[in-house]
Amino acid sequence: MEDGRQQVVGLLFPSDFFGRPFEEQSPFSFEAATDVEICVFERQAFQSLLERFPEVEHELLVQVLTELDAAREWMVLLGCQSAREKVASFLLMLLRRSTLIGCEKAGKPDAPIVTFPVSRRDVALYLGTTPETVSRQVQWMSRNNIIKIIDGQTFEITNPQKLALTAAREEWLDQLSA
Amino acid sequence: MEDGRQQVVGLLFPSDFFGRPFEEQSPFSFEAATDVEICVFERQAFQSLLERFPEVEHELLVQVLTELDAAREWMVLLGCQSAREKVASFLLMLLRRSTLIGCEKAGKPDAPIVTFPVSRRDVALYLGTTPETVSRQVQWMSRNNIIKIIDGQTFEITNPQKLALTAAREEWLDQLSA
DNA sequence: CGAGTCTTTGAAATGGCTCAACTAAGGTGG
DNA sequence: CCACCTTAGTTGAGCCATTTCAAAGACTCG
Repeated sequence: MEDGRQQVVGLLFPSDFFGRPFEEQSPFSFEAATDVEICVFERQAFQSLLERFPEVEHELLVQVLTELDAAREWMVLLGCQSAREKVASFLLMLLRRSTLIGCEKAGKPDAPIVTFPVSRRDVALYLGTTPETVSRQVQWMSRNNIIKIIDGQTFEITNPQKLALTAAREEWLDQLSA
Repeated sequence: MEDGRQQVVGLLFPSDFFGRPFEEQSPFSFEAATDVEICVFERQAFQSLLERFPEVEHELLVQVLTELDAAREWMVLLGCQSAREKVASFLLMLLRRSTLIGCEKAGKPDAPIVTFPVSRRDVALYLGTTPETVSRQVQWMSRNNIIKIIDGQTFEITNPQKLALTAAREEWLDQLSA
């Protein structure tokens, strides 16, 4: 926003497309969180490519529809989840994403490990909260044996089931830990 | 959500398309807020229509891209705006939308009037807040001569500029009214 | 080894939610 | 046509989750 506040509206993983076809420029900015390899198309050329090959445009449409669904799911999270639920949901999303891509699965399939691809600050910006709150929630999950902190960026999900429940509602877990 | 909490992820206006092509069903539900006239396509038929007429699919793509931008804008609102800013932004969005469609403009172009198309509750659900809070913010804007409440559902925007500022940051207005 | 950045932790302040009461507006049936 | 009931909106007060502010570790990199 103009006043400096920020909101992350998406996370891109290898093979994802980004940009804004059919507009002069994207209303959002893009930031690399890691080293990246980008395949760039010149706008005009890309658009005429889409025109010439409807199958390609079709694929793009399908992907954009998926992204729209994801964005709306995220709106649900931003709009009605507590900080704890947000962090839990985020971990679950990372888990889903990374096993999908198959980056982590190679090691050990039964002790799922996820890594924050970006700084706490960016995670917080994505979740609509603050770095401090993210930190507190992560620590809480660690204390409650839901995750194990490997190195501050990396987490072993020791109890995926509990994590899933945390993402949905926290009340009963509060009692458990009391 | 499964536990009963709700989040409205979009508002549809006349001529808008909805549904989820290329999937069995939409992950979201749709609710009519007013009497509506709907044009329904049978899924299979619609999909083959898209296949046969790439120009139509192109139009759909353009619209979906626009919706994606809108959804992300809304994520910014949900993630980092205060309740007051949210309500102000919502009024502005309604204003933009309705003048675009030209429903209200007919009357008097210089005293813009907007109408909540849905109940306070639904507005709150859209903004990620509660009906009480929406009410309080609307009343506050009325007291501060930003809007004039016509009939609880309808508002005259007496000071669009102040409204725009309220949507962005409230601090300076607080001082003004103190 | 020091400078800078990121994360964690604590304590205090606060915005918005919850709960509850009150008012207004329909809608219904006697 | 008027009591009655129901639903929607407003208003107030107290409370609590999260933010804010501040400061102390941990890590990284010249």
